[in-house]
Amino acid sequence: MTTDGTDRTDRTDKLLDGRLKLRHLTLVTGIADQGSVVGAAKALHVTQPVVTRGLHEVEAILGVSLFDRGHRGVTPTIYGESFIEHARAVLAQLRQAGRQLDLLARAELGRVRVGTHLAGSNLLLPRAIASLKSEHPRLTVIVREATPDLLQTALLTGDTDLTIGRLTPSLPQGLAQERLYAEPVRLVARAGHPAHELREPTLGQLAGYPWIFPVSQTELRAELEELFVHEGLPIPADRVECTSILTVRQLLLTTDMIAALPMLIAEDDAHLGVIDTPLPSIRRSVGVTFPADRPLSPATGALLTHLRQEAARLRPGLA
Amino acid sequence: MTTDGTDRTDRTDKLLDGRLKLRHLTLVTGIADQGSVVGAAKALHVTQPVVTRGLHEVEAILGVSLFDRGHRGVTPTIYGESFIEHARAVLAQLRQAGRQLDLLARAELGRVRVGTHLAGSNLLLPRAIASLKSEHPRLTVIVREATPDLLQTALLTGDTDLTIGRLTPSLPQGLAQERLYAEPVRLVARAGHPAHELREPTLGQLAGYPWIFPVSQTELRAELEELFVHEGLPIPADRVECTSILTVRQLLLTTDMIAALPMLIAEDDAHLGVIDTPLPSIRRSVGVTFPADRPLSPATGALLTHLRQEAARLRPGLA
DNA sequence: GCGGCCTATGCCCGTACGGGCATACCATCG
DNA sequence: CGATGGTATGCCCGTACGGGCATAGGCCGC
Repeated sequence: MTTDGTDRTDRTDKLLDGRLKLRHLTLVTGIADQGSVVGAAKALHVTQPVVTRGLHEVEAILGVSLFDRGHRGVTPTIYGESFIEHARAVLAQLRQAGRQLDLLARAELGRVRVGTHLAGSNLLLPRAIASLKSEHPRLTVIVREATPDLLQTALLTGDTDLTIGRLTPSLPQGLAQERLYAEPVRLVARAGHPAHELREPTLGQLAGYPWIFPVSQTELRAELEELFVHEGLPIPADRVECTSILTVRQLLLTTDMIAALPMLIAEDDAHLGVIDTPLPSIRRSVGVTFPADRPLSPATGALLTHLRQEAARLRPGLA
Repeated sequence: MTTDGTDRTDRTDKLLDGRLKLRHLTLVTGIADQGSVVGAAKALHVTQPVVTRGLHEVEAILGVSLFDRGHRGVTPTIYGESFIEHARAVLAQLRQAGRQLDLLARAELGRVRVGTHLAGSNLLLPRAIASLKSEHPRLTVIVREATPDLLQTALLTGDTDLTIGRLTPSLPQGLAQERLYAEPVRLVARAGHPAHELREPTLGQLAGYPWIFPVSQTELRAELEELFVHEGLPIPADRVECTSILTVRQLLLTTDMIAALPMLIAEDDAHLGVIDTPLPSIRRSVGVTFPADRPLSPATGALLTHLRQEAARLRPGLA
């Protein structure tokens, strides 16, 4: 359609040159439905001459007559039959478009892309997704796992609608966050690990074991280091740095390693045990982050609602 | 849609309440194609504010925003994506409607319903159909066989577009006919029939054989009777009255019966022989009959053209 | 910091669009 | 023959539609 209009403007183009109106389509289908001009006029709540004139307009635009006039109403010509069919299809398509928009606006259709890293992905997100899908089955949920910084840029570029995870104190311009709950961080080791025998062991008592540390970009890493520094201890030399939760878990299960994990992940695994060391200084504020300028899409809003609900049900357990 | 508008007029109805124009659809698709308002304005040969305003109108009508405005053009929202898709479909459907009408008008699409009885259906009609279909392959030809009076009423009610056959001198109001050729009627008997031995036998010489007569509604029956009366002969008592050409043929082949048939049918059958009796008084004017008031549909006109051509090529053989 | 490239706003204008009313015309039917 | 039920015509009217011009305003990138 970028060709300038030097080609002969035949009937095909006439349809879209602005003369044909949607009104004409409803007129034609109305006449076809009612079988007469007066009938169509009644059905469309206008007077009969309006319908007659409108019909004449369409026929002039198309260059063919659409109905044969009889004394007992009108009957479609072959052109009429063809055009009526298309007109019906067009109107149906438009109605469909309207319905679709309604569904989208009511979050009964559409998609929400949620990013997650670690916190929240174990219990909160699956529960929220399950309850969301039970309410809006036709809604598509796309979960993307990545490091928090990647997720932030994805939020800014619009590749992701919402992220859930550890809230960072410094938030880039254009993003907003909402706190859902504060989840303590606990030290974890395999069931049967010797550390479980101790009552409120200090970091010093545990420093001799091998450790799993978060990679250095994360907040938790910094806080953990600070904790060691505060106790006057060096960072354990015998350590692994790892982000993959599956790897972390296997390492914990098969070795005597100790790791710091969000409590909801630590407690949920029967093969792991939470060490009795209190870490009151580390509470991960878990929540959602989303673009601040635009309003959320309905689907995103729906997911957010369910995240809030599930977070509220989760909060009592996080004493 | 016959329900009066007491139900809540939600977005679905807004699309068809007259506010949304086709123009809006072209605007939206144009913006989507070009990726920017200025681009769409250029492509549509209008100024940029027009496009901006139009876009705002659609968004107001639909109640959602269709594009996110950026500094580098615009990008569709989820609503935009959905609506653009439907808008494209609608416009494509309209273009398709235009193309279809063009095809119909140029008789490259459509159907012609032709009625036939006996004369013309043996050679003229099949040849005309073959040549018509070779020129317009997508054209549907519907052949209906019935007695002439039924065909006439079918023409008048519009159930048939055209009939080919014996022209009747008395034509009902509203029908017109066109003569294509004059086809002699000949007496026919099986090959090897004793009558073939005679040179220009008179009716009297043949009256002793059994005869096949047309049924009494037909013109040919009347003419045949008149012929016998003119020669002072009674109508043969040993006779069958039959309209089915297949039955007639079998009767002729398996008995010594004599029948009067249009020459083009009689001569075309190797197992039948034309008796040497001249019947100059009976020449069947063969032609087409069609409704007089309305113009013929393009497909009908096309068939008529080919009927004329084939008739012209047939005429030399009818000395 | 300035110019380019977007979109958005405000204002103006002519026309045709969408619709009503009255009436003519034409066929059928009782 | 008139009544009825169709369609077609002519005329009138208000408004909103479709578009142009000028300009404002935000965000790059150089």
